[in-house]
Amino acid sequence: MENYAGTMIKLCTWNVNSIKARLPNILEWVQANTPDILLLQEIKTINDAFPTLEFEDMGYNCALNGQKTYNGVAILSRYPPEDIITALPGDPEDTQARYIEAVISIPTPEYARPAAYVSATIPERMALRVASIYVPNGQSPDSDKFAYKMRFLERLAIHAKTLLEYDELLILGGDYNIAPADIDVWDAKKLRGSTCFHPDEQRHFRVLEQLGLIDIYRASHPETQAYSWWDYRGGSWEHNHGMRIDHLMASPRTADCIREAGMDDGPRAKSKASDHIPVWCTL
DNA sequence: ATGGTGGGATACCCA
Repeated sequence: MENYAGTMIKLCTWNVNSIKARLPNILEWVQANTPDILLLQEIKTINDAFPTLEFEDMGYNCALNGQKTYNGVAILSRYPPEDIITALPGDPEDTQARYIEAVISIPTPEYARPAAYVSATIPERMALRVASIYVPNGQSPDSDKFAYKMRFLERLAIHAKTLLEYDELLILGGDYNIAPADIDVWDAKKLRGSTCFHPDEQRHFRVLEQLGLIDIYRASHPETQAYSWWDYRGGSWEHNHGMRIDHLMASPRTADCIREAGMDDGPRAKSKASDHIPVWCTL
């Protein structure tokens, strides 16, 4: 890091559980941490009621896929997002606002630069495709909502396979509502088979990994037991009864560009906190 | 023990 001279990109995903209830907390965190790209989930508002001006004042462009009451996702970016897509392909009947995707032209990350002996020119900028994804929670494994979650994850894998073929950097970030492995939950024995820690969900997560997507936090911290979400109920935060269910999934070439990755649990301790925390990486 | 807390909405809702 100390030898790095070029431009660094900081990217973050955060399920904020209502942009209106969380605005002061979010603005404070954004000012202190200055992410270049911020993927938000559960904004729980229509686009017209999103605090676009507040974020524009801080230098962000806002790409929104909002909805009344539930769901709602956004991409905030210092570099303009282009080619915005607001539906995950595969089900025209799905009206829930859980997906937004955009292409962002960023200064070429240091580690993405071709070596001089294979390329005479180094591109100044590269295309980074990002998605902000709110995977359905699934309620309980025997519910219709769980079946919807399974179908959503299948559609996500099919779409990811297409995106991985493009000549772009790629990060699919969001609230996946899946803890991938035992290390990602506070009590694996107790939770096994329950929502967000069910083998059928984990199988879908493995499919994404088999397609080539890399769980950036886990790749950077192979042994660390850390969480991105704590239930509001039962003093989960106080007892550290959490789960790691928010992820930044990167293409292999993008993962090669990662400098650092982390999860910031500072915002969870504040009053009026979201139940999720920011998950970030730098390129 | 089948709760609990917090959001947005007024739905026995969703997480």
